[in-house]
Amino acid sequence: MQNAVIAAHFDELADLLELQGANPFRVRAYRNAARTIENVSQSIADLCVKPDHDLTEFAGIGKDLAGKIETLVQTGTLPQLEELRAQFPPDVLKMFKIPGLGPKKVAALIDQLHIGSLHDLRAACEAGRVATLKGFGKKTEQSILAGLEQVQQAVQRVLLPVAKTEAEAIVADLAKSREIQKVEVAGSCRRLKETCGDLDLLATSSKPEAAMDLLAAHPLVEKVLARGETKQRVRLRSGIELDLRVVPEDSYGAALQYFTGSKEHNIVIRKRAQERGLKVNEYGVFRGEHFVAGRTEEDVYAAVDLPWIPPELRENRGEVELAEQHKLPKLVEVDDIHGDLHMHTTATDGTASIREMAEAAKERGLKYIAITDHSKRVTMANGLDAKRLRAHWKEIDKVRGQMSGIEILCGIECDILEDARLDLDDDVLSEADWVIAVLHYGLKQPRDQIQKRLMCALTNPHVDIIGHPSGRLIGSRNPADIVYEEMFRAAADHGVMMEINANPQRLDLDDVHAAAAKEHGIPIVISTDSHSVNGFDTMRYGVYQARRAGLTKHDVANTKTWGEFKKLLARRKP
DNA sequence: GCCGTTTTCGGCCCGACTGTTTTCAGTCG
Repeated sequence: MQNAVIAAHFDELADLLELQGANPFRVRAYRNAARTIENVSQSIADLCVKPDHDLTEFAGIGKDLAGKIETLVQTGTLPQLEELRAQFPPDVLKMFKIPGLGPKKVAALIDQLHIGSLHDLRAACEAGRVATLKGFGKKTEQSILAGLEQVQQAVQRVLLPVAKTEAEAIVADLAKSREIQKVEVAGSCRRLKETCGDLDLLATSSKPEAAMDLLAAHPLVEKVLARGETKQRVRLRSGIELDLRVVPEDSYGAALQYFTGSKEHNIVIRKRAQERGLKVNEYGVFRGEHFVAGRTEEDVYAAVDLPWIPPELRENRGEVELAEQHKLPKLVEVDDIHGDLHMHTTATDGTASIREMAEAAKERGLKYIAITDHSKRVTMANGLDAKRLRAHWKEIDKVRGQMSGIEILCGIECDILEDARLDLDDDVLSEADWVIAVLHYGLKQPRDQIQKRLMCALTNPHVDIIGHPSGRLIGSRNPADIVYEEMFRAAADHGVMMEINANPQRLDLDDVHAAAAKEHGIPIVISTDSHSVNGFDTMRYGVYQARRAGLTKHDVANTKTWGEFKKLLARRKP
């Protein structure tokens, strides 16, 4: 059972307990535990099998929750959750998805109107029965109807590039206005999270009204959903929702810190403030009524005795402790990258020739690249067999001889077949400068078989790196069931590197697992997996993911100069 | 339900906005 599945069980438990009117702090304990479990890189289920394991070592997991996790892992279910589910109609969790409906209102709908499904809910609203309930009214009824529509066509979380592009376009336009002094993206988009649920903008203005009018009239905005004196929520034409907060100049840093989140990080910061007799909110840091800090984020962190923490790290995964000890990593930057070691050409499913790719890479300042077309298993992409691959490498050699200022490696993206063999024989692989081994097919195989396949690649002396290890496509394809601990241990033992694939749909390894790979001392390579010359521009998304994992320049192998990288390779390929 | 350099009981982050209310509960981020 994967950690995300365990976490989902606790989140559902929390929802249902809330509906039941349970102690809100007890509910919170379940949600905290869910977040903790999600952020652990090792498999909790695997941990449970070990003889001396102690789940209560994790923050927010005590004796009771540890027991529940054990039960869940061993039996696949939780009696407490089963009982709660039986008490409520099956559609109950869907009702929470409707904006404006929380546990209290949903409970009222179930208890007083016997609503059992979204269909019932619609009918009750249309019949005007919902408006008659205490605490409900005509407006609530209308907003539920609107919410029902929205749930049907709900926009899922959007990929970072989409969110970032829209947010930055709006910021650029707002920044032109005289009424607005500062404006910036906050929220998960500023933390460079791989997906964003909504967008948060923060601005300072002497005329908040005017700032909000500007946003409301922006061509990307479809509708104003809510508006107060300092806060406006709008829906963009793309379906993404965006919040704008307008704050006074003196509060800008505090507001930026607050609205950048994450929620979990902010809770830790506020607790820290409390311990120091301070209160932190979006307007500043206060001692009693007295304003202590808030103009810049640095001031806010300094007020709680911390150095400034990069937004990418603000997830309450240990960054506060690192900051406290002045051990925050100096995060890798896009400009640190000197090579790109995963790309395709017209030999398989790319759209540019070897030369075109090499020239485009050189234009972007790269000093070395690896051409890594597909192996034969990927028939759809016209994958290469041994004969074609050797001919392809000859072509690469030719271009290499004609170009200066960039080194070109003869590589291959070799499939790890479903039966745990590599798609090309050792004698071919031994001739390559750079071998990426990847899972493309059979991602749904049971974990033992997945593990067997990975081990086959990791123990092969010619394999340099595992590419997009989990095989996931964000929002559309689930990751393979990998035992990361075992994979990393084997990679470290055999000197195999790990890829962060920079394709925004992949970002694989993800942040949590890339951090774990770093712990094992495994060199990480950030690669674009370009299929065209424009593909190189996605490198930054891979770097963002690496930053979220806390990786420095020294953790990322393709920040090395060609000379240094060559030495690293020579150690494996004498 | 968790947690502890004031601790094993009594806390647990904080404020804006909406709609339904006449002073506030519920929801949301």
